[in-house]
Amino acid sequence: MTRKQREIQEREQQILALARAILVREGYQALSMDRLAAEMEYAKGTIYNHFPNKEEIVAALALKSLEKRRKMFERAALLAQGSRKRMTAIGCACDIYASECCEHFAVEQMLRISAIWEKSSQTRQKLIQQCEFRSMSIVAGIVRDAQAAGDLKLPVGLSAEEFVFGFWSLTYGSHALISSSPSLAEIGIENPVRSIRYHGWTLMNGFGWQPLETFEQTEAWTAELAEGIVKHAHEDE
Amino acid sequence: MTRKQREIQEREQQILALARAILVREGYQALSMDRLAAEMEYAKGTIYNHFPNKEEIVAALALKSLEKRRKMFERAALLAQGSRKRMTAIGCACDIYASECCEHFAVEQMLRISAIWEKSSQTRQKLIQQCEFRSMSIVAGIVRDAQAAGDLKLPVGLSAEEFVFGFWSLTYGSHALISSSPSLAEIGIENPVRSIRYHGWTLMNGFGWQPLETFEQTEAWTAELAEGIVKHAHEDE
DNA sequence: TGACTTTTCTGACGAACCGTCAATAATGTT
DNA sequence: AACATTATTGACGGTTCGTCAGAAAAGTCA
Repeated sequence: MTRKQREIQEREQQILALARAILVREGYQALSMDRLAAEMEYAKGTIYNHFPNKEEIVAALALKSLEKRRKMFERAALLAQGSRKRMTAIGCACDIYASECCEHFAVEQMLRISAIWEKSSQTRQKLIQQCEFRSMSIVAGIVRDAQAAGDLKLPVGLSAEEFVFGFWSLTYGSHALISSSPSLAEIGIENPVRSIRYHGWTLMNGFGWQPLETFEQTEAWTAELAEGIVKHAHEDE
Repeated sequence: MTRKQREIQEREQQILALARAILVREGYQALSMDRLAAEMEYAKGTIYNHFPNKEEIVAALALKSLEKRRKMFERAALLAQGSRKRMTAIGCACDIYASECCEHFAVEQMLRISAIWEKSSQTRQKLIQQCEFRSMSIVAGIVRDAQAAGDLKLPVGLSAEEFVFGFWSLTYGSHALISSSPSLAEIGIENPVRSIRYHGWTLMNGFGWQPLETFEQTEAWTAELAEGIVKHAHEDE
């Protein structure tokens, strides 16, 4: 009873690992159930016993990716002290996630294509929304702490979550553009990641988030922090 | 000679119009060459005479969409006076583009999926890059004017284009998240568009872009401006 | 006009993929 | 060992893609 079940769970992970490898190396269209079955040396029906369709596989991978990022958020928030530094650390984690764990970011983006999201199961959709909610809570929590500590005063009519949404958009938007716009350099954007860090820093200044620091100071300790985040990110899988 | 050629060109536009309608109503997977042929009442081969594959159709539509936005940028820049207001007007145009012309924004996003971009023809890719470059030039031009007029001082090491990239990321990111995240409201983001306008305004303040205005003032004249942009946007097609 | 070349159009075709399901094999139970 | 349950298989029908030889239409010229 239990051995067989363990075998099946084991195989499920193998399928996901193989699927992720194919997705990263050759893209979404290269992922087919026939191929998955062939490379796993199982019949197609067996794969369908695990996942009702291709989209569900991508959704499962995306959920794992989102969870990885959530963990990175938790780590980042722990590694830094002071509300503003903790917020900066979150941004740093996002940068690392998108570059160092780019296979995760890529899968996460696939989920944003309506076709995949809509065909995935409702239970998976719920889990994904919960994971997003928890990530948001981590960051919104930092903002609330900042308010409580007197480091930041939110304008009236802007919730902590809406405040976070700005930084989320800035960061997500930049990574999406970087990964999908083939020639940013050609249109004059030499160092997109650094530029966005500068914008994030400026945006915090705009909101008067204390304590103020020069951008150079911020960059200096961010570099150290990044090492810590990267280490954690790679070791837990 | 010429009549037949005109007929063919005419038909190409009909194909694109039909394709866009299907894409908007039923999404990317619903668009098939067989269906296109059937609804056009032509054989499939004829459709393939116009476009070598499905991706090329989407790319053609995306190019049209990008050009529409470029025109909106030009209009927006004309309708406002003063560098900061002109920049704000561009942001306003983006909002209108993503909401009012959401079918265009949706197609533009499809292009960002690697599969489509890679299968589209090189000539089309070049055209798209040119169009993006011209859009960027419009906005970077506003930034340079602002510098020349003394309204804005860019930090050293940040080019005008990299400066624009921040606003681009903020705006694009928010619209992408809004259109793909099913339940922003559930995670505490009631009014995402207004939030991002606030962030954009704050970011400009952070860079010290003159003349300063309260957010309420900005919102007031932006509402008027929006009407003008919407009018233009809808009338030229 | 009629015989011709050239261009455009057609739809049957092979290949790839999806998801199903009756039949078969493996495993568990008594 | 006989039976029940669960897991696995791969052939199948259906859909889409992109091709291409041959049919139809348009253009050319005596």
